[in-house]
Amino acid sequence: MQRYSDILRSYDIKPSYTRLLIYQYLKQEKTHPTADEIYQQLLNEVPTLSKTTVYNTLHLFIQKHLATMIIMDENETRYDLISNPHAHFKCMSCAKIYDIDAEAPSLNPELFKGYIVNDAQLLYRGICPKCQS
Amino acid sequence: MQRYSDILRSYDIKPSYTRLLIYQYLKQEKTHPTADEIYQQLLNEVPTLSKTTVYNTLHLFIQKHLATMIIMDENETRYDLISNPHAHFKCMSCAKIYDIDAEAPSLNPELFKGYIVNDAQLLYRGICPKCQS
DNA sequence: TTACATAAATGTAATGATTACAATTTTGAT
DNA sequence: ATCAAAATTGTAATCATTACATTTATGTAA
Repeated sequence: MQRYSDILRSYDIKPSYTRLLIYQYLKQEKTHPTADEIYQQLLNEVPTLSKTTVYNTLHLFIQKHLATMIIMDENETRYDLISNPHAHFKCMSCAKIYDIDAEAPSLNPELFKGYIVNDAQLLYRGICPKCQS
Repeated sequence: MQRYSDILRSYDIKPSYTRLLIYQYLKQEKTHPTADEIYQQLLNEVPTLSKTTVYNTLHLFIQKHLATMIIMDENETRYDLISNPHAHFKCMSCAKIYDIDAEAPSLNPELFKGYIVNDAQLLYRGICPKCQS
């Protein structure tokens, strides 16, 4: 847990108990949870937790470039810690989001002449192996 | 307009007046409008237009593979006619979405072993040239 | 033309994720 | 122990989208 505190501090985020929990949850969960899923889970450990706090914390993480939003479908905003660049694959059958080890291409600079690019996302949709049986 | 009717029919969509208007608007507008923007615009021509009809029509277009959703930010679902594959760039200052003439890469098939890929989107965020002055 | 079945369009109310905001609690420095 | 700033909480509001029941338009057969 000491380690997580240091990570948060290195992103200029004061490591409160709630923030550590949310960070930890994002770190260990590979499912790219929604705000509500995070809230429901942590409610077990912190019965006084407020959903507003979850949103506040996620927005803080994003503002400090520790996390990012993945928006693949309407009313399904998901959150992901920023790590190695990777693509996302959403299964349209089971709704799970899988990480794919690939990176959005740095396009021909000619195409982006004059643009400042801050963020790139590569999204795929289809059917995952598990749902094909 | 005859031409547009034929296009709709070729996608197995009966070309009603409203559907033609919405198709025409998507065709001529390069801004990837939201459902509400479409509704507000067409209200001038069809004062009895219902927002539900706009949603119904857009969903029909998507189901028939004539249009696609672009979901770049929360509560900002936008619609685009399916045409040549291209990437989207969203300016975080003026919120406009620009088309970029690039295509999501067909990744190493090894990475997608077992997955069925139906759709790919390539999204960029940043600041557009106009907003840099 | 009329009757009638089907498809299209409409209007209202409900849903549900997110945010605004004011109040309360916690934290940390003095 | 005091007190200001930061963090958290709870409630109510917002707003895009959808559900659903009703109305209107369309097209075909008699």
